[in-house]
Amino acid sequence: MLKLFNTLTGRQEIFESIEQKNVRMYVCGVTVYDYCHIGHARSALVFDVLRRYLEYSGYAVTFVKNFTDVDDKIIKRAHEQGVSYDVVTRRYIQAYHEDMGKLGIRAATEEPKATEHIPAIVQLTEQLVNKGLAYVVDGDVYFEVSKYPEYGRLSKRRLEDLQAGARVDVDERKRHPMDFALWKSSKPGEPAWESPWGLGRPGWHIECSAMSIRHLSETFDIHGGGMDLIFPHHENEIAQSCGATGKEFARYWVHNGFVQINKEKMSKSLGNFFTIREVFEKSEWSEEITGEILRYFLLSTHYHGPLDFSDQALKEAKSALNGFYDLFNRLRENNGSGGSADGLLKAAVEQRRSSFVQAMDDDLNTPAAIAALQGLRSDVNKILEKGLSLEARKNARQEFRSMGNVLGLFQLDKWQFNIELAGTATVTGSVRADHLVRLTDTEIERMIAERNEARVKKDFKRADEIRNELAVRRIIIEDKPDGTTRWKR
RNA sequence: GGCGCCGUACCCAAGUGGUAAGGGAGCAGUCUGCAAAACUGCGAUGCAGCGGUUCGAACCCGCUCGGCGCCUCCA
Repeated sequence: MLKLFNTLTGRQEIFESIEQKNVRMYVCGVTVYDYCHIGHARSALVFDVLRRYLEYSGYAVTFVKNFTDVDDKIIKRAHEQGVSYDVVTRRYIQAYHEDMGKLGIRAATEEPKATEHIPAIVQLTEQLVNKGLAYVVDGDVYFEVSKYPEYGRLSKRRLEDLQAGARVDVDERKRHPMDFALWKSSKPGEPAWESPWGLGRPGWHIECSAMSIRHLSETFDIHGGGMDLIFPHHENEIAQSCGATGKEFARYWVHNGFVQINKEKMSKSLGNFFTIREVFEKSEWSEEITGEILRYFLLSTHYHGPLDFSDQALKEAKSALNGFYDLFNRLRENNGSGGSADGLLKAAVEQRRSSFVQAMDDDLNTPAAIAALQGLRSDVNKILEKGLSLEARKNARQEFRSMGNVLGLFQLDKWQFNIELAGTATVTGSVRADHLVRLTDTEIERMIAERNEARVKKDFKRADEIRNELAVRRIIIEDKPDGTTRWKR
């Protein structure tokens, strides 16, 4: 039974979906004016895992994740680059799919864009004006915060406590400093749509209300996003949506913690961020850090807490993941010991799977879930020594695949899978030393064959030379007892 | 000024009332031409500090110290 921490109530609650077998969830995506950084990756990943776990638990999931494709920053970026705003948004939406794809983040069921929902946005805004919850000034429409008595219930703030205007100038035309724009009149040269209040474009918050209602109906199960969206974005969504429909909006609000650099929030404004593609493309990481490693690292901390990003942490994730792939390789090999320990495997799998499920049920405790998988790895290593049949070895691999799928791990047959997928990315734009130039599998295998010939002749000097050559290119080899050799990058 | 989060071994990180999971790094051993992997063993009498509640607290309460976030666009 899944429990989730619900920001709305401040407590962990048992998750119960509105419909029996279908969960409807909405997650705030990104504003597409730049490449995504690791913080965006974490958020996308947390909800990708939530979705996968709901599916693992037997639900169908209708998952909506939006793109904010019209706003001030996009317009500014378009001006800087001298292109139309939709050139900017199209470019970064594509980049989003590329980057998140490398991380194994599945596309949502629906990925709506604000600009494709203008009529729904206008309609919702009109509804709020007609109900007296919003007012029009000079072609702008504002939501009147004091008309929604429950304003602040998500972020646990009282209107009086919000020292509005302390850090920004208050617009004199607003009735209350916290009133926010539903519709903004446009200046010449800006993207604009027709509306009852003249040419303009939507404010930031209204699109999520309009699109979630459109795609998931007025009340749905889960609404997610980063912690920084709690206020004002999600608070405003609640005010608008509940104000307009008179019904509850989302039932469970789930928010992920930040990625930090040296204990400080990673953000554009602080300038202390790494984009996802930088992690893959730049510096010495490029041959070494795959999407799966980044994914493992991002899941090694509970989603609710902060997560410090560092080179060392990534390397540790790689080492840990390496251990799993070493085992998978061994499972493919027949060590000729028969199936005397097959029965032990079943017991171990059942015990570890139960721990895994228990951890995931506990508010998506991925570190504890990973610990269960590590436990199974240790168990299987020991059992394998005692002797597993071919079928049992296949089953063991399948168990890792099945639980791993919830976390998006262990799906590949070969270590370094993503290098193949990302292929072109690893060589673009970076100067690399000769010794880092990538060897093909065939070249590696030829070198290993030569080394093994040398070993047979007891020419260990030559054998070690070849191993060193490979080592310099980050290829690690392991000699097996039968005289053959396995290798990995 | 308001609201909130965090502080567990060398590093990362679970655990939220019953006597400290897991990983990485390290050390020792088995195995090995060597190496790698795997396996075995070693590692917090203590969970920022100080008080309190309790038969019992890392977990509950209070205070103190330290770090961070939100209140402005932000995943």
